[in-house]
Amino acid sequence: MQTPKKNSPANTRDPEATRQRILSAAMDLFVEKGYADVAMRQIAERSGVTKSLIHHHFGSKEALWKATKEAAFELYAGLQRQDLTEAEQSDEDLLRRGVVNYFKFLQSHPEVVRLFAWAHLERDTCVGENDAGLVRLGAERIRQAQENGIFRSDVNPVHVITTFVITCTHWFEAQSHHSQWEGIGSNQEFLDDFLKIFLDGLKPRHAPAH
Amino acid sequence: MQTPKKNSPANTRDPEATRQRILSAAMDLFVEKGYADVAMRQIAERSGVTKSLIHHHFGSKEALWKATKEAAFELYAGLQRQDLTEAEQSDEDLLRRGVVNYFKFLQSHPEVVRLFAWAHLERDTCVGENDAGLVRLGAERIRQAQENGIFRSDVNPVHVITTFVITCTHWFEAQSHHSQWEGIGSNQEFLDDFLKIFLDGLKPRHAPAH
DNA sequence: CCACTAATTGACCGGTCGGCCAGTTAATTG
DNA sequence: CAATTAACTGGCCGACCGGTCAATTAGTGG
Repeated sequence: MQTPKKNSPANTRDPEATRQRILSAAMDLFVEKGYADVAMRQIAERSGVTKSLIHHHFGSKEALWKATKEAAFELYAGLQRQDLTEAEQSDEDLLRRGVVNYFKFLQSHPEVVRLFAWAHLERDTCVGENDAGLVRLGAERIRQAQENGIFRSDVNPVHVITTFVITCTHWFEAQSHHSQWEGIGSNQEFLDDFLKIFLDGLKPRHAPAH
Repeated sequence: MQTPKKNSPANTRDPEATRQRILSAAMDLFVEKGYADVAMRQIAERSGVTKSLIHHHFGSKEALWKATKEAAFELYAGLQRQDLTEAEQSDEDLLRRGVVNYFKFLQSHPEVVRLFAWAHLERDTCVGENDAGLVRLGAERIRQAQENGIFRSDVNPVHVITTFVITCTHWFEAQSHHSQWEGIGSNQEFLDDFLKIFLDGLKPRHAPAH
């Protein structure tokens, strides 16, 4: 049997696989400690190549950092775009499913959450630029649903998107923070409660019953 | 007239003022670049003292970082606790005012937002521990309002707090991100829309009409 | 005025940083 | 089987890191 390269020093050369191993190690470390606190030497060690080789493939630490962020965004955008385009129109259940999907995605990709958080703090703008398109898509969906009387019309559709995106993102981003709060529930329990408030809050306002 | 010490090298010694100047410079730099990317030399330069003096007053970089976080939390907790305790009972308007106050506080203290964000990414737990008490206070308020039939009772009070805290915090934390989204509104506009959804979503569910 | 303490300084340390460069080694190609 | 190209290595560089230390200076109490 032929051993598919593991962490052996690559008896045969495979530059693409090497690039990938470097990228993967960089992801792990950047996600964990942020850009400034990671040394090229650590990335080299973890990926099993020399520091020089990283420079050969990526040029500089900063370029590697950028490549890492772009890889993460591709993973993120791929799934999101799929979710957003596969269904035709928007109703309440579709929005619910959208939120749940978004939440579950973040839950199963904590590395993306953390990487983006580091990027935000560095005032990185490329992530925001990149998903501006996704947001426009989602906002258009909401607007349609508003026109059809499914959601209240007195709120900015972009703010609807923003509200749930922010909530899901920050829930995971600062989990170390509020997991210490007495009485707080599990991921699922929080999601359920948020959905109750969010979706009911979006219902069209009946003419005041009084 | 006697000049109150400015950035002159302190013709007269005032250890407390020195401590404060160091802390202030550290705050500026840590807020901007995070812990790892700030050098003691930079803090020394900005505060107009020598690096050794910082060690004399704070011991180590890590200790200075911790002192900085604690100073920020004191500022945060002071105002929050005041807000939470001054009113006796909770009704819808009180919650609205609570959210607005929280939002405005973060808006006018971006340094606190960023410092806490760095702390979260480092998996710092002391911030979360510290405000667990504040959350308990707020959750108790919500619970009372639920008992009085002002808010729906089928959601965890802690999750209500969490939802708006998360939303306000992340709104400012990732502003560089979603400020690039087409059609997004100002701070005030977003806050208004969020409050509409949030407060209406918290209204007790009428027995389904027909 | 003289010890005494504490604030403050500048020089210095070993270690690590990102990056570079001169090589060696493995595939490719003609 | 050369010749060429690109992957890959090890060693080295100057810069900078956090921290230490001995010396100096300014207030303080006897």
